[in-house]
Amino acid sequence: MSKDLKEMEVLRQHLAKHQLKLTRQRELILTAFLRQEHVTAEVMYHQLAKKDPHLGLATIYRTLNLFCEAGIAQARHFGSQAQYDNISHKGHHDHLICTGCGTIVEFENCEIERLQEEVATKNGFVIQTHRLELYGLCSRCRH
Amino acid sequence: MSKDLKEMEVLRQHLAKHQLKLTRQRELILTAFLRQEHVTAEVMYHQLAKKDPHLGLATIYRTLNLFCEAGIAQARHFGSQAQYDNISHKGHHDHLICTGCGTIVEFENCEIERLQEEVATKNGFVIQTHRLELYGLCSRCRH
DNA sequence: TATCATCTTGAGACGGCTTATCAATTTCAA
DNA sequence: TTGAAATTGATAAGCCGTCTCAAGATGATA
Ligand SMILES: [Mn+2]
Ligand SMILES: [Mn+2]
Ligand SMILES: [Zn+2]
Ligand SMILES: [Zn+2]
Repeated sequence: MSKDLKEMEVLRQHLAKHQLKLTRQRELILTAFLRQEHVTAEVMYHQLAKKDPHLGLATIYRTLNLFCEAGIAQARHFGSQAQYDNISHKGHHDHLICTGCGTIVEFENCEIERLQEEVATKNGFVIQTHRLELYGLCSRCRH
Repeated sequence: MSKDLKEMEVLRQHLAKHQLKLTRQRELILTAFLRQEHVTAEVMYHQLAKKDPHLGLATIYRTLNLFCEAGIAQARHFGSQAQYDNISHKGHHDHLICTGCGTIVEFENCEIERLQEEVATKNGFVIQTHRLELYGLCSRCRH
């Protein structure tokens, strides 16, 4: 998969720039991470237990945070657990969350993004990041 | 202050409807809460320690959550601690947060709100609440 | 106004999530 | 190959918010 190789290269560059090392665990976690849209550290922990039963939860957290710094992942705090989004494949996006069943729908809306910039400019701000989450009931849960 | 009285009335109605009681603590916390745009439970705890050194932190949390149910406050989760916004005076609003100095600017943008509804409808959702936070640098912090 | 079922409070225990600690291990530049 | 530096895994610690429960307050009722 050439995409995985691309991300691996991004990681490699980030590691080199910060005197960090490429470890077996980091490779393993990256590969698994790139297969999903968004995960929690806990979920990855259980997924990866099959491939490496000794991989520690702390390492998962550390590595996902590293991915955020490298620009491969983006952390969000839904409810109680942090969700790590794969932004390298899909780019920036926001979320609709069903409060009934927990379903998460990703969306992108350029017009909203543009208006956000407008609001920021009007207030003298330059936006670095933003978070937009819409909570509600999906069609199935409205019955 | 007629405004405080108005909110007190909203609270009174909510309490009546749910078989809850109006206590000295709830009055005290409401009065203090209405003087600010947004606070954390911990901050209120310290502010109110002067007026009532025995007021418990759990009571502050319980009461702020009660205000949310009554429609007087709105909770958000900035960073690690929950912020409780006074929405009774200002109505619904979103936030611009300076990552440099921590300044919070409140704003309202009907067009964005409308587009949010549009996105939700397109995906079969009915929105209950939403959260929009723009993080960036204010003009002062850009130097 | 007195009664008393019900609600509320305060103090601290508890729990979930994430980070810190640290000795043992691994990486990688030299 | 060597060794300084980074990383790991196990687990302790920390933080925030809720839960627990006995003591106290409230307010509908008589
Ligand atoms: Mn967005
Ligand atoms: Mn809004
Ligand atoms: Zn649903
Ligand atoms: Zn600033």
